[in-house]
Amino acid sequence: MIYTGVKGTQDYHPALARQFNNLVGDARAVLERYAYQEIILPVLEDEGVFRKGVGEATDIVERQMLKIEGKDNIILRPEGTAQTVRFFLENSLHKQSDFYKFFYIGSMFRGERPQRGRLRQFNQIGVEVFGSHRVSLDAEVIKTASQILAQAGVGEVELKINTLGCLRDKEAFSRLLVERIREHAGHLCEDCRRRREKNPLRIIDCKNDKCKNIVKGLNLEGAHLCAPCKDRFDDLGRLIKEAGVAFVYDPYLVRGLDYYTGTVFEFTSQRLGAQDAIGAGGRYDTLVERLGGPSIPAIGFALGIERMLIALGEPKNETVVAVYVAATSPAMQSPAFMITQQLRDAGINTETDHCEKSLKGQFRYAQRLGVRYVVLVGDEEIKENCVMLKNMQTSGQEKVKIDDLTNKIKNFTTENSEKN
RNA sequence: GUAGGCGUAGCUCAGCUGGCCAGAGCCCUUGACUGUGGCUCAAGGUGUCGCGGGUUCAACUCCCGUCGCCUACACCA
Repeated sequence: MIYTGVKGTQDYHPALARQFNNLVGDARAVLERYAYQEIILPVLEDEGVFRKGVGEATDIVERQMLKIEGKDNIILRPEGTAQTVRFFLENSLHKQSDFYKFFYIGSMFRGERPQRGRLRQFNQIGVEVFGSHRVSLDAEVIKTASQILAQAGVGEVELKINTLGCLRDKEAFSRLLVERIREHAGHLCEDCRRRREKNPLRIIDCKNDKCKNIVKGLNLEGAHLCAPCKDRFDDLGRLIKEAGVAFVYDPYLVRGLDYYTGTVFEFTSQRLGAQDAIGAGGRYDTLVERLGGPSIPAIGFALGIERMLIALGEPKNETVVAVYVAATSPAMQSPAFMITQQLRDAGINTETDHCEKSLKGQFRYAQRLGVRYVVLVGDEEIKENCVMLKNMQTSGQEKVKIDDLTNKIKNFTTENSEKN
């Protein structure tokens, strides 16, 4: 029997893996330019970190955490923020410095039904910053995310921002909502009736049209914000604009994880399916405390790598092998192999035949690899310590001394890269 | 957890209301091309028609079940 991959997981064939790595490499470069430091945290984590951190009533915790069989409290991490706080507190980092900017790139796991842009194992580029409540940081963090997306070339994205207000505002807002919606309760969808009990804020971004209209009728926009929070949000809008990032204010943007307070934002792309968020984040000024630490303000975001890849479209088959060494006859296989090694030792990506292919077959393979040059090792030339060097783009070829081959190819490739 | 769609060669798929329908294109290999890829032409190979039952003289085609995938909902990146 032939096994199939586990539901909700994805295999990355060479072209896709290349695209993945390019994307991650570009992101890393941007993040380092913004002075973030990379951390690598385990995929296994104590589920308590998320129960406490993300919130008991959230879907992630209620039914999306994948447990390790026989290990009651060990799960595959569903997200990175709570985990990073765990790392932060476990190492008492707040006692060593008052400010940290971290990023991570890695797999997250959720036991959801897969669909477009949603996998059970997926990868995120995440950022978490600890130790500043300044609004300029909010703006910088949003700019960072925007920069990574732009660098990756995912096309047009829309940035939505909102503020939930400080914790007091958020709670007040939640109460206000519950109160005002009471008389409409009968018209809410089934889910929203449930939300009313457990997580009222989520009613606000229900996709059901009926619920949407009810919420709009409540006139809740901005009503809950205290003066400082309102000013802060206005400042944020100004700063983001100055940073050259376009955005829209979306009063109905609410994030589904309990830890968010204050600024929340979301990048969406039309190139995605129904799961159109390509990245999202916000402030979580109370999370460090929730997880047993001191009160330390923090902000972060996560970008979905697979969603970025969807937005990027079909991966191109880029060529990484520069040279193919072909043998014209069985007798030439041994010299061909030696020349191959010589080129590889000189740092040139080189391939040769391993299947006793005909010369035609070897050329076809070379073509498929997308090589720029074929070195033809033939009986005639080898007698003079020469080989034929063929340029696959121009079809031109010349006889070259084996001793000069490496330099010749190196010169060609640098000439070419200079032109580009 | 829920709803809909789909499962036919390695890939993309065609096969109408059951009976010469087991096929096409791509890919791969070989040859035309005398040591040289791309273009063209020719030849070659692969399928338990997802799996298990049922109806029927006869099922890829109908029915039931099952598994898998996809899309969407809830929710999230």
